[in-house]
Amino acid sequence: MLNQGMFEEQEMASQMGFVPFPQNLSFLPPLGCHQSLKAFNIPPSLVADHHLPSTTNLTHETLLSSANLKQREDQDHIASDFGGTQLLSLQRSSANLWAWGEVNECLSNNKRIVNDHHLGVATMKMKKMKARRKVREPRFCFKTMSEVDVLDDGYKWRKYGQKVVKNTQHPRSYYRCTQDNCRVKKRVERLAEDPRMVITTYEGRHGHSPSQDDQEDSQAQSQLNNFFW
DNA sequence: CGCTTTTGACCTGCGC
DNA sequence: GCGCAGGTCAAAAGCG
Repeated sequence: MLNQGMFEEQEMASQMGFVPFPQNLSFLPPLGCHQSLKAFNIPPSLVADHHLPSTTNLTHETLLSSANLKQREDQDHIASDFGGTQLLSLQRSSANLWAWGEVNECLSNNKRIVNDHHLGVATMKMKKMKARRKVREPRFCFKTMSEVDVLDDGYKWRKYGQKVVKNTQHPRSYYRCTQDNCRVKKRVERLAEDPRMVITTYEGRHGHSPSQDDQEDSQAQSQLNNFFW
């Protein structure tokens, strides 16, 4: 049962564009990413297009989602607790409104009205940031606890860069989908505060199926998903 | 030999 | 305009 304080916090979070993430994560099946997104009515296209990695061998701690995460600063903010409640974030970003539109449409379908008059602290903070001139591809970010940096998501990736990010011990790796004419990129880094956590950010949409080699795994994954969904 | 990874240089955006 | 930080490029090295 929610007490009055928690209710108000969650209501405010909702107005800010957040969807409360359950405190008790034990309900999450092994394939936590997919089921959690489904539970919170994230557009299926966002899930399917990015073909989220199997978390079968991972301890799934928290899940983050955003249509467009601009900087680690944003991610850190989103990763933070809100009134003790882990949040699944659907924050608005001025840098890519059409991406937000897709998410917002989903929310409105659930009678969640995200109103500019009800912008919370996080959004106000983001309003301070100048909109980037360059329109970015839609982004999708999530966090998993894993010993391996690169999670198997069914697609084939080629590493094209690595960068040491300020105030972090672990470098950030940049990957591109190896498929011709596919411009999807992936960023992988470890959380500075908790190196056990891996933050994976996808940018763009795959216009093709996962690589042939992983088809069987994907099918097995799909069957499991159907079981839970 | 072809593909992938590494890594320093370069480019770009942003704040001051 | 300058400096900083993030993102990308591309040559060289590594690997199967």
